[in-house]
Amino acid sequence: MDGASRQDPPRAREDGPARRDPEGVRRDILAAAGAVFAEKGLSGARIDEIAARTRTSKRMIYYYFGDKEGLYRACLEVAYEQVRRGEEELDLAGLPPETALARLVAFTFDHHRRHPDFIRMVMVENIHDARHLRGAASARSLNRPAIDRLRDILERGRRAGVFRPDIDPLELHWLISALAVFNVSNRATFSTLFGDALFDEAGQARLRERAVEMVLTLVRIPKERQ
Amino acid sequence: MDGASRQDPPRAREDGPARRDPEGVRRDILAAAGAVFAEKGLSGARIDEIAARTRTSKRMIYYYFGDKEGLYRACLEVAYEQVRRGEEELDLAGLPPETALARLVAFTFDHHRRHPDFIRMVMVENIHDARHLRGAASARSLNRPAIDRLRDILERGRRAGVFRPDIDPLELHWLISALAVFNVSNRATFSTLFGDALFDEAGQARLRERAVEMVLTLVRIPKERQ
Amino acid sequence: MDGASRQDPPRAREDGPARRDPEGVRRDILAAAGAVFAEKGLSGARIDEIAARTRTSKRMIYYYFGDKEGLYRACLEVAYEQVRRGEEELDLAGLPPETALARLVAFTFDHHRRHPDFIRMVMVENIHDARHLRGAASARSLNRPAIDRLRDILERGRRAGVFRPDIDPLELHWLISALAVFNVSNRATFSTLFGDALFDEAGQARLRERAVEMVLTLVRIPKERQ
Amino acid sequence: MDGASRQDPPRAREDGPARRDPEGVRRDILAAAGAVFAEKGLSGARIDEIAARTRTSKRMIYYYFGDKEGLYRACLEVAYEQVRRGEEELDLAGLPPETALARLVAFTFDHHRRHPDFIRMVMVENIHDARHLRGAASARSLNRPAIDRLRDILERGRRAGVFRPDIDPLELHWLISALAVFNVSNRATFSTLFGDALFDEAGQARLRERAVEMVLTLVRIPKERQ
DNA sequence: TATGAATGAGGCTTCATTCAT
DNA sequence: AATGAATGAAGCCTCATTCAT
Repeated sequence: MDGASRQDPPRAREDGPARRDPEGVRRDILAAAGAVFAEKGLSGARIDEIAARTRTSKRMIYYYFGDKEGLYRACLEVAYEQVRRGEEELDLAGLPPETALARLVAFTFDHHRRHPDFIRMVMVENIHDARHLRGAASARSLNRPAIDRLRDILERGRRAGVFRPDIDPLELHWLISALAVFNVSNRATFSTLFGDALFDEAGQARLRERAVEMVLTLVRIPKERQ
Repeated sequence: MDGASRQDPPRAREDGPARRDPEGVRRDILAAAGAVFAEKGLSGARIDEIAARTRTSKRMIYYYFGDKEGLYRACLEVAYEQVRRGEEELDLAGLPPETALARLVAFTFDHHRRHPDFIRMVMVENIHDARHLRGAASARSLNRPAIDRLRDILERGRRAGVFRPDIDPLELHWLISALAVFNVSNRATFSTLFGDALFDEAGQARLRERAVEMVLTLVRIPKERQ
Repeated sequence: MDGASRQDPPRAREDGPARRDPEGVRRDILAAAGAVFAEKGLSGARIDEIAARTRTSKRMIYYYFGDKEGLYRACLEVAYEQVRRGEEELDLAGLPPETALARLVAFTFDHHRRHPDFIRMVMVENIHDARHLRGAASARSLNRPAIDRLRDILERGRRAGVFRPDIDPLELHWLISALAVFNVSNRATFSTLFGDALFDEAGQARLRERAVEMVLTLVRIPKERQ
Repeated sequence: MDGASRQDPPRAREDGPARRDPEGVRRDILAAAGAVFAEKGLSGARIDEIAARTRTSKRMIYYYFGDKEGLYRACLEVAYEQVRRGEEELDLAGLPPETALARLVAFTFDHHRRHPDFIRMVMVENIHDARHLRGAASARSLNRPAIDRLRDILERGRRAGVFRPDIDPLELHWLISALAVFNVSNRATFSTLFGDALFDEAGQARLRERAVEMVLTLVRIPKERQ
């Protein structure tokens, strides 16, 4: 009756070490390391601390990832994968261009807010001049679709006669990213210097609307020219 | 009688330590440390490397700044001071509000581009949750004027009937900062993932114009409502 | 009935592990380990590197040899066996004593040149005060014949009235070994300090002739005393 | 009266750490490290063990020598310096060529016996293919005089009509070194395989005489040709 | 005001070896 | 006979910091 369970591969257990489950061990380490790298950066992170947050030992980190930088690279790739995969959830297929774009901007804004650790990893990586991202083969391919999605919306809007034809999807992505990323990456210094009025729920909702409004205004064909 | 000759006034020398010139030594250390902290972050920076880039010795760093974090805090304050002081150069007094705002946005964009090390320090500080900025008394007061300046422009524009009355100067500052900062802070990852088409002179000029255009469009009273 | 087909006889394969061929696996490991120990010494050798040069896995090394030192001991014995067995090729039986001795010296000189890894193993073992060789039962018995051969030549020469009677075969072996071994063991430092003029083919031929000449001159009854 | 002692630099004390005596600390470390490297080789030596044999701490080793290899290189140079400087004691100036050469060979033989650690360092260095010696600028210049001294003796002997003119001083050095070095470097394996009859005082005296005899016989103009 | 020497604590990594199947 | 996964112990080295003058 439970014949299937007899042949199951070893599975991670809630407590105690996940023995003989390489993939589980890998994931366990990546989760711990991702959190620490996001919190402390590459040089600030301590392998000992990462190991302590793990169900396995420090030794296993080296077994699976070679060295600290190898682990960092793996975390970076995982971070991009998770976030980009999360973006795939957004389905804009049937929507009219303006609605689609509005929804995309709002979603991006919220999505980044929900993944502050990803943003931190990106900041850390920028401090390192993207040296590690450069080698990550997957990263580039993972990010292309973001541009393609925008290009598609712009094209549909152009054909519908509602969007300007001179908007570069890459530029638009830069713009949307700037708003969505800065909101998270610089929250600490910004609120320290200027108070945190913009960062409660109401403030964030307002900023998100501003972002949507700005992007749409930029892209739309001005009324007076119609 | 010969007091002057016995104790020469501090003199800057081409090479060798600037003896008997405490303020010069301080500045020397701060310049070296600022560069290293911006390049490597707080935990990535090495006191030895900083000392090596100095005309004095490692021991002097501790003599003047107590410890690594003290030095970092001093660098952070210096960075904010320099950049904010640089912004004072911009004189918008006699300009009509729209021109003033356009010039402010363009200037901010360029100003941040010209000070990548400042942006890096800000990123580093954000990784540390602005823990050190919080203690810096000067930082808060240094940054207020940025908001005041915006408030003034918005007010003048409102009175002139060209600007919407519902724009919060803080929000606007957030917006302008997002564009100007992201452009520098995320350049490495962005160009790694999407190419560097946006980062040559032409690309940057385009982005700057987009930024100006967007901010003005947002702030202006829409034509159709006039 | 089909026992043979169910369990194939061991077959050497070009690539992949030599399955079901214990002796082949042993030899494979010994070859790899011998090379690494000769190159890096006992403590310098890495089990991982040895395993990597093997067609089997690291685990098998422990399976067959217990531990690193066990493997090293086995390599040491193999090295002595191979070299001493190589010396058996030399047939001096029918030769007059002087010719036999001359040929023996020249052969020994060349033989050691052709087996630098053996010399390295001997050096390594000397660094370890011959601790491992002491336990190797075979080693002692393997080396006796070298002395016996010399004793025989000396005896024949003495009876023929051409060799001095006061030459100890052990001393003579020491002498021949010194020249043949030093030539290989100290080549690196010697040529670094004094150039490598002695180590090209012509130089080596000269040294070999000198060695032969010296040994014969030493052993022969001086002309003036005849 | 003891005014001189007031200005003396800090001096090493028998017990307790030699504080504030950089040169003393350096020497202390070099002595300990030299012994350990000679005993265990480069990879076999443990920094911890070296530090334990020191009056200072492990940390100081890195302070003065950078890393393990830096320390090893320093030890290697010191070893060559000490041994070559010891050879300068030998004064052959006024002696007739044959006596000079005989004394040189005998001295070299004994000198090497008295410095087994130097020989071990040389063996260790040969295992490493003289990689570290190659960089040591001093080593080459330190060793030249050995050849010069031989050349001088040979020249004097030639002019006196007692030495053959076709002996290369470099070859002769090789020859003398082979005997003197092998006697020490391979003592462990040789005596393990063939007993230690050659290594007691009487045996060593005999070997030394053989060495002298051989070298002189080689170099001298044969009686029958005179 | 200045400094060369010194250092404890802790960081990253490697190593031979064993476990469990 | 064979193996992939796992590991404790220990190795080398770096770091911010202080000592003693």
